[in-house]
Amino acid sequence: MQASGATLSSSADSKAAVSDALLAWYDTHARRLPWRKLPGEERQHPYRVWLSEVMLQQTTVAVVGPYYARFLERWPRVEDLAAADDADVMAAWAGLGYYARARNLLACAREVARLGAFPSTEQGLRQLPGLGDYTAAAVAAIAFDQRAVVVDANVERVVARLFAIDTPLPAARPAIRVATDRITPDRRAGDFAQGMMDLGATICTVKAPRCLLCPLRPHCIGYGQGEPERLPVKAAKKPKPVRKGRAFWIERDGCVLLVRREGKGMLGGMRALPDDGWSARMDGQGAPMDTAWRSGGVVRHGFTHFDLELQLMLCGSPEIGSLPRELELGEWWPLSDIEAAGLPTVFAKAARLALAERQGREG
DNA sequence: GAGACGTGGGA
DNA sequence: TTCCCAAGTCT
Repeated sequence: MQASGATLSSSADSKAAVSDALLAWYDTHARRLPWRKLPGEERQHPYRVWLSEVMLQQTTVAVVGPYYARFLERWPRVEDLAAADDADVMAAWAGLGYYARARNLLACAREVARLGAFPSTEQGLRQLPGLGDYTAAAVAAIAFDQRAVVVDANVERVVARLFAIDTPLPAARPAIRVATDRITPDRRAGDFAQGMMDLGATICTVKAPRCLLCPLRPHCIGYGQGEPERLPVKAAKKPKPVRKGRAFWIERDGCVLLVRREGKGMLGGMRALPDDGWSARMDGQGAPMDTAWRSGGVVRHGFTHFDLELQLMLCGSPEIGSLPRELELGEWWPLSDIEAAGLPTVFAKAARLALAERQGREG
C-alpha cells in the first residue's frame, strides 16, 4: 500500500473536513433518483436499495431507470420476487446484460424470503448471492445506516485523485480502500457513499472533471498537483478477438423456435435462437439439422471480451420429426409477440434481421 | 490476479 | 466509426 507518500493533510480534523464538505454538497446537490429515499424518510427500504444496487452494477443510471420501475411494479416486495417464475424474471432482465445478476437476484430473493428479512449487517449481506464487497457495503450503509466502506468505480476515481494515488489499478485497490476508510464518517455513511458516487458521476468525471465546482477541491492533492484527470492510472486493455458463429431461425406456422440457454455461462438462463456453439469459447461448428438453409445476413455484436460476427441461417416449415432432440424441448414462439420473449440483445438483433428479410420476401 | 461475463450511451 | 466505460461478482 503506497500512496505516493501523500496523506490527507496533517491537521487532526481533516477527516471530518472532507466528509463534512462532501455531505454538505450532497445535501444541496444530490441527484433525485427513483430508488432514493423521499424527503422525511428515515432510510431507504432494503429491497429497493438492493434491487437498484444490483441493477446498477456496471450499468448506467439512465439504462436502469425503466427496468427498476418495471421490476418494482411487477414484484413490489422481495417475497413477490422470490415467488416469481425464473423465465419471467430472466425475460424482464433481457437487455440489461450480465445475466448472472438476474440468476443471483432470484437466488438472493428466495434466500431472503427464507430468512424472513434482509440481513442488517454488512457481513450478513455479503453472504447473499450476487452481493460482493461493494453491494454488501452499499446496502448496509444506505438501507441500514451502518458505517461501511463503500468503494465503487466512482469512489475509486475520487479517492485516487483526492490522495493522488498513482499506482495503476487494480494494484491500487488496497490503498484506495484504506484511504476511503479514512474519510468515511461514523454517521451518515449511506449519504456519504451516495454523495461520493454523485460527485464522481457529475463533477469528478473520467474526462474533463469540473474541479472548479468540486466541494473537495481544497483537499484534493491530485488537483494541487495538476492533471487530476490522469488519475486513476489504469492498465492497458487487451485487444478483443473476433469470433464467428451461426444462429438458426426455424419458422413454422407463424412461430419461431426458441431454446433456453443452459447453465451459468454466456447468456445462461435466457431464451435464445439455437446456435452452433459459438459462445462456448470458440468459433461455431455445425448446424442443428440437415436441411435447406438460406442466409439471412450477418449480425455484428460486441461483447465484453470478444466481438461476434453472427451469420443468421433461415429455414421455414421443417418437416415434422426432423428436429434434433435438443430442439424438441424448445418453445414455438409467436412472431407477433417476439418482443415478449425477452431475448438478449444479440438475438433480438438477429430476430429483427429475420423479420426484415421476411418482410422483403413477402413484400 | 486474471479472465468471463452484456449493453447502450457519450466523446 | 471506434473506443471507453458505468453503483461489480464469481471463479
